[in-house]
Amino acid sequence: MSTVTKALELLNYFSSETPELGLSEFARAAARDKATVYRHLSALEKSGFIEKNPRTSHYRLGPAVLPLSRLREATVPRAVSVKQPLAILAQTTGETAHASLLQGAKLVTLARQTSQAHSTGVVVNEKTLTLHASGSGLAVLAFSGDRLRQQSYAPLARFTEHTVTTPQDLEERLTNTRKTGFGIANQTFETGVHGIGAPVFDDSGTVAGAIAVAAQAYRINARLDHTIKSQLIIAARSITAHWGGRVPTKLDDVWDEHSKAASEIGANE
Amino acid sequence: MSTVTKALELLNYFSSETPELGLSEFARAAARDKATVYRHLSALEKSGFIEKNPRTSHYRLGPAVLPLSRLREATVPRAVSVKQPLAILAQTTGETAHASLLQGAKLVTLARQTSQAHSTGVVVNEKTLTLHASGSGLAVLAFSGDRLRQQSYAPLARFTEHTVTTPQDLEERLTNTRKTGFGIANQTFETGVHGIGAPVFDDSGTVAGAIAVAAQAYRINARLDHTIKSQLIIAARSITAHWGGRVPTKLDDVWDEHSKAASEIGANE
DNA sequence: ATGTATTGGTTCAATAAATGAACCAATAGT
DNA sequence: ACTATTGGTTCATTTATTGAACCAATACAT
Repeated sequence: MSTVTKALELLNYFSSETPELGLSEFARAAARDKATVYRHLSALEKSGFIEKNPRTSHYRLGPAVLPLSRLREATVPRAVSVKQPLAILAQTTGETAHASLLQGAKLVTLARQTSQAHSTGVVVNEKTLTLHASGSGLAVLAFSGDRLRQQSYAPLARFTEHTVTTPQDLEERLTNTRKTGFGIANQTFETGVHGIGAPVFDDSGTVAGAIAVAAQAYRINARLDHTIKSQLIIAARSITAHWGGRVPTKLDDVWDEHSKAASEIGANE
Repeated sequence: MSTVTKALELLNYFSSETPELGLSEFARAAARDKATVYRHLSALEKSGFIEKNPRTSHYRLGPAVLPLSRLREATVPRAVSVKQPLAILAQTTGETAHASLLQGAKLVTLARQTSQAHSTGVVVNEKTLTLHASGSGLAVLAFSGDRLRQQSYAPLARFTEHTVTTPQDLEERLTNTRKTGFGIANQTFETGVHGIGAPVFDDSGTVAGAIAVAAQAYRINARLDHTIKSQLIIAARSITAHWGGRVPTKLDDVWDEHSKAASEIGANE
């Protein structure tokens, strides 16, 4: 591993739960020598990626990331083209909509939209989503290469009694995801929360992220399930188009099937 | 210079004008060996800070900066607390308001707010502001330490016939800035554009950035000048407070003087 | 109060990683 | 058909990185 990679890896230890870390904490978390970590942190600080809290002399993220983020969005708009579809998604389903970006083997939050429809909404926190226990994660895994899938096998952490923890089970869910076109996480990450995710593609020709709707499990019924899925298809297609990607033909067909089924239901009513 | 710093420095070669760069371009720009640059770029790519455009195989900023930026704002809110004061600034003055962040020896754009009042607004582009030729830059320089000031002496680039290009001239302007509490850039960066800037402080006890109003030079008169300065004081004080900083006592007094003078003018009308 | 553990930060010889000239193969330009 | 430039790779040489031991300063017990 290069020095640069090791240094940049330190940034991953920041989270909304622990936005600041001391030198020793870093050294322990990264399991590296204190002197090494110190030099890395100093280098990152010099470049403005981190800064020291003047009161505690602990380290926190620095201002340099802000202009980079602006420039990234100017170069490759992602957040901006997600905003509207996400708002519509939240509004039409009355639930919480969420968009995430695949980054290495992690799924990070890009945007989020809560609905006003229910007083007891689902709160998606800022943490990275797990690949095996979230609707978005399943959607991404199902349509990504073998490399990512094998990486995610390693530690299938259990969160609830419904969490998938064996590679066999996971593989089964992924097969199902490919068949239905949606990643279903029925209380697999948090009890009482039902998530449905759909993959989004970009110009690299691979999965770039996912969008999902998280609802209180007890609210899910055939009708809401259909609404969510229909709206997810619309949103996923729109975002994929804006990101310069193409929905794989097979998935496209699967989603078309769903739309047909939906219209039949509509006819029956 | 550490390897990490050298690698991260490469990110500075991205701009809204050149959002993508090839390997050779990078090597030339950074005046370093191609192999070295390649390894640095690869390391940055591995961490998601840059990615390759799949079509051109050129490099561009990667998705990793987005979650970092979100987390930075969650940890140390800057953009969010600037938004409202900037909107008010743009609205009350009818001109373009701009907030920037001091980063090393650079002044980077944090936010911007154009006004609808005039059809011919001033467009502030995304480039970093120069310290010696912008209102924000003068405001920052005047209230920052000697180290920064000496760094900025080196190349006083000329942009217009009014640009300050000698250290003596610059020092004079800075003295004036300290006396009035505002950095004035009357067509020193772009002909026809008059900029007035005020410094903003944070919890480190030093200048953290600046806000400025840029107007078409011909529109500037005593009245507008007063309006802009009065509103800048309000905005700068508010933002400084939100950023956990304190306006230096001397500057505070100078700004108070201006407010008194303003109320006298009001009394005369 | 006094001793102890932990903190952020530094030093320096040993070592592992970064470096760059030369070298590809592939495309673009003439 | 030739030349120049591109992105990328190799490997001996060099140079920066590493980590155990070491500070001084603060925090925490007894």
